[in-house]
Amino acid sequence: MVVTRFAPSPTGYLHIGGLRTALFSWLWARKNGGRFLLRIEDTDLSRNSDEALAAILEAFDWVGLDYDGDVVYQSQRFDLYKQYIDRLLEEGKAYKCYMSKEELDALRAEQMARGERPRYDGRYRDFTGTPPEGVAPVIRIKAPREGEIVFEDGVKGEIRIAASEVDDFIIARSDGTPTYNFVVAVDDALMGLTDVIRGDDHLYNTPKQLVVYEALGFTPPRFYHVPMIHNEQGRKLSKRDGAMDVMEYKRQGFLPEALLNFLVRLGWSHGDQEIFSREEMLEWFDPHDINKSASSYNLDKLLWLNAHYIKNTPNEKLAKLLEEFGVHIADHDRMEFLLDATKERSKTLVELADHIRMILERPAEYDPKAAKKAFKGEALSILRAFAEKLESSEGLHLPSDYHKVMETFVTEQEIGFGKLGQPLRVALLGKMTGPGMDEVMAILGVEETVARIGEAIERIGAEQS
RNA sequence: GGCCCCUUCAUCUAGCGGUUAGGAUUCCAGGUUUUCAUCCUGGCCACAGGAGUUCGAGUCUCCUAGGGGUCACCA
Repeated sequence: MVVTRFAPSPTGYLHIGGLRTALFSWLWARKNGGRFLLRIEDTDLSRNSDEALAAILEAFDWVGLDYDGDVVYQSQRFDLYKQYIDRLLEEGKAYKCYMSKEELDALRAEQMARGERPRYDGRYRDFTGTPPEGVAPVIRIKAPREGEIVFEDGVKGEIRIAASEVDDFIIARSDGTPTYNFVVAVDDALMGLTDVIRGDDHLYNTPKQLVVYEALGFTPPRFYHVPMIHNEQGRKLSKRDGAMDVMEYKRQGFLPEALLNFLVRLGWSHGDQEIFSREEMLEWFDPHDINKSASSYNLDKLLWLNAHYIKNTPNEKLAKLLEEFGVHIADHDRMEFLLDATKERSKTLVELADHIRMILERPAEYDPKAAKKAFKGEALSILRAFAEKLESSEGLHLPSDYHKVMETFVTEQEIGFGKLGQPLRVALLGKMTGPGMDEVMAILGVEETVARIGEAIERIGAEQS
């Protein structure tokens, strides 16, 4: 049985670094038919935010990561933690420390001044005297004083930390509330975690948590410390370059499958494969294959993946997704033509929506350069003749029908395709680029096509004569 | 600063002692297209540096440099 978890603190939204470790954990649990748990690390009551929690759950829902059982809130388990703290106190594995914050600060300053590493000096470790008046004690756990703490990390290999690096850290604040490293270890053990996959900024917490496991007699899980994601300059990810709310990717028109595919390939690979369906991720993912080094966020690759997934998403589904971007074409009788004509030239749903609007709405203006170039010489008479040709044709429906009309027209007129295509493009779309004319006409229909040609002749022709 | 981790094209990566160091994104060129995009073909581009070990090192060891993480009554 494999049990993994994602354990965010509700102090901010979910960003892609967190989403990636969540994905890795989810994949590993699901791949093995195990359980994936969600736990909220909200022991610091003053920093919690309901909005942050809601945002995290919303992001999970969007990308389709499901978790087993109820969400566990550490803030609701204080009684439980207290039992374990009391037990450690009774067994002499933890002790009350009456050092005030001021004293601690002073000690730290002193140590720093001597060029030493700030470290609690253990002065109350074996204290038996009368405690000072008026000081609410914190509770510290007894960490080993010599030797080293060794563990096998599934990603980094063997990690050895000298015991001198781990001091008797605080497991309960003076107000009685437990602290992070203590509750993480207790919960991971109690929740039956077998594999902890987390960011490698937690690497240094692991020896501390192992101290708790040891003191409580719990069996530690396997640890996998996943390297960070850096920005495109190789520095720490900030909001500017991708550390934004995962939901922001949705708003910017990314597909969850693209984002997940992008993230799974950051620090992990399977041979030369770039495109992974969810099934393939489940098939091949293994945390032991995660790279040791940090990787950089690369927007170009994400966009490429997104374009790929847009191209390969069924039109019906795209039409549904486009609702959120102000484009309502689910009931449009030419919905298929519309998306066939636009999905291959869109990197995001935002772009796709723009492209669709550009076809559906009459050109508000004609690009001056394009108009000048396309509407010269006999362009006007060609367009007029083509409009007539369209009106006299029967049974035009498919893009291929329109293509045939164009073909016979240019043959009859003995002109090149461009002589018709360029002015037609400007007349229908107002610019020189875009989908094929046959596709656009199939979407617009004869009536609208002829109307746009007429309008363009009127407006551009008038300007030029 | 102490401790820990990391280091293959600009970027994501393959490589697990013997390869013309492979793929993908970006970029460039050509083809396809009435245009743009897609797509196809091709090209540019890397083992951080230095010592070892070895017949042979991107692969193993050490050193240097660079980057990152961490040193809370935050998580």
